[in-house]
Amino acid sequence: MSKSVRVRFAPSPTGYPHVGNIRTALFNWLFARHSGGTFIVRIEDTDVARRVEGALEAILDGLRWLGLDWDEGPEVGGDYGPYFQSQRLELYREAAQRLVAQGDAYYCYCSPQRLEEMRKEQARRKQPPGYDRRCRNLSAAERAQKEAEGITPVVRFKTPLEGQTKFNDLIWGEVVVENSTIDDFVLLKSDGYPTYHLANVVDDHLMEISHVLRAEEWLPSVPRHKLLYQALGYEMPLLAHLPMILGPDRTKLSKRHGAVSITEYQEQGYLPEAMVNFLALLGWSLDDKTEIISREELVRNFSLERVSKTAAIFNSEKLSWMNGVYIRSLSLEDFTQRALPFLERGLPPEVERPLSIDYVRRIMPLIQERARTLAEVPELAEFFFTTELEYDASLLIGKGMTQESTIEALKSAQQRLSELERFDEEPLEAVLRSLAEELGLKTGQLFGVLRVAVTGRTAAPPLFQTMAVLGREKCLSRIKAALEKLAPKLC
RNA sequence: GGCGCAUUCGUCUAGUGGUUUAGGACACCUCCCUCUCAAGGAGGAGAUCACCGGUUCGAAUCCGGUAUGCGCUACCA
Repeated sequence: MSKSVRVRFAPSPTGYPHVGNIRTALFNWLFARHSGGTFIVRIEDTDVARRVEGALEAILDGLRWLGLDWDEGPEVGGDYGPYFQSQRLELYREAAQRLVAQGDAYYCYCSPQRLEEMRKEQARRKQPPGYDRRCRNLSAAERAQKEAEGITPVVRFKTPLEGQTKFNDLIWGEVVVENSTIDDFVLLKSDGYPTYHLANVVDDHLMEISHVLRAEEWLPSVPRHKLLYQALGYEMPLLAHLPMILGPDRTKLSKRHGAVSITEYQEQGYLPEAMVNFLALLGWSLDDKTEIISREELVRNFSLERVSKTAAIFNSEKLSWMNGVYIRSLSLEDFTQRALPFLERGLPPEVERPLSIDYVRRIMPLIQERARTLAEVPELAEFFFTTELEYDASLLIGKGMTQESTIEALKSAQQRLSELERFDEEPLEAVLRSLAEELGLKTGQLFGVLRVAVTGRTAAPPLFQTMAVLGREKCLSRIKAALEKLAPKLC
């Protein structure tokens, strides 16, 4: 009978929610939900100096936005709390003291300055960096002397000098490391906070974590953890290291590559469901063809066996395509509701607020199939809202047309449109098609002229639908404005 | 420098000894649809599976070496 699955996402509030970290959270969440296990969020706030204000909220908001709900952790509590490492200091201290008492760890009094000089020296002599173990075998008298000097020590792990440490990773297989390449790493800092290594091992044990799913960059530190588990007499959880996410230049994805925080994607109008789909496919695949896959299918099919080992480059063009697919699949009302805040925020300030929801509802069908992100919606729809259109008059003159023929076309269109009974799509199309024929113009020529006059651009939603939404009054005044733009050129 | 890991179209990937003239997707190109754009449809181009050697009747798939890349090497996570 296998233990129940308990996995954790353990972010450090030292920065904003990086998509790489969020992908790790997603995989943990998917794994938990797939196996009916427990998804835990634990805050690793042991680095007091690097703590960033607001980072914690941003991380939790990111998880919530993507729908990655946690069963234990901040705000929800749980039986294994507290879930902030800063509130578990006593636990780490006890563990560290026990290790010292057992002879598996020792106090180190070396100053940061000395350590830095030591590292410089090692670098100069091209030797592998690492603590030189000066304090490993201090006598009781020597220790008393240092204490008397008022030095607060750190606790270091007494790494075995010989032998090797082996472990098995669910994704990478067996890895073997010589103990001689591992130095005596710090367990407890002089400020009383634990390092990641200690806190992580103690908490994963106490919280009964069954599987550790985390980024590949942790792979090299597993031997230390294994040694710690052994010294503490704990059973080590199963391990699965996830491939990294890289920028287009193949280095660790960072600020230089553009948006890296999940909150930025939210602001840029990506849909959470698209984001989940895209992130899931970064390092995992269902088969040889599935691209669009729902959250439910993801949960149903997720497995560690299908996680790849190779680092993936974040392809934002593909994300953008995928987001477009999701946008188009939304119901019109859903799309409208999601686009509304972006419109309120993104439309020019002179547009009257609040926006008329009825008017917006009529516009959105024309926008939905053209937007790749919600943030594009205001730009695509702007001409529906503004009173003045700004464009170059030369755009009005279509292919194979002259100023004169353009003016003639505009004038006769003006005439017909004002006489039209119903200003709807079908009658508009009928009247304008026959007008083109009368004028001896190709439909494309006439429609092109009108498109620019009415929208101010050469690329826009279908003309008749657009005109119908704009209404007769606006269309006529815009045609008039177009004529005025062209008229001075005649003189 | 040391240690570890990886290497299939530009990118994400499928592929776990023969069904592969290596499949799909994004991006790109052509054509169709069409009032422009978008979407959609049909095609195309694009990978000597990093390289070298070995095992085998047969290797992208197994083994060894080389190269390249990435990660780690903190009183950071």
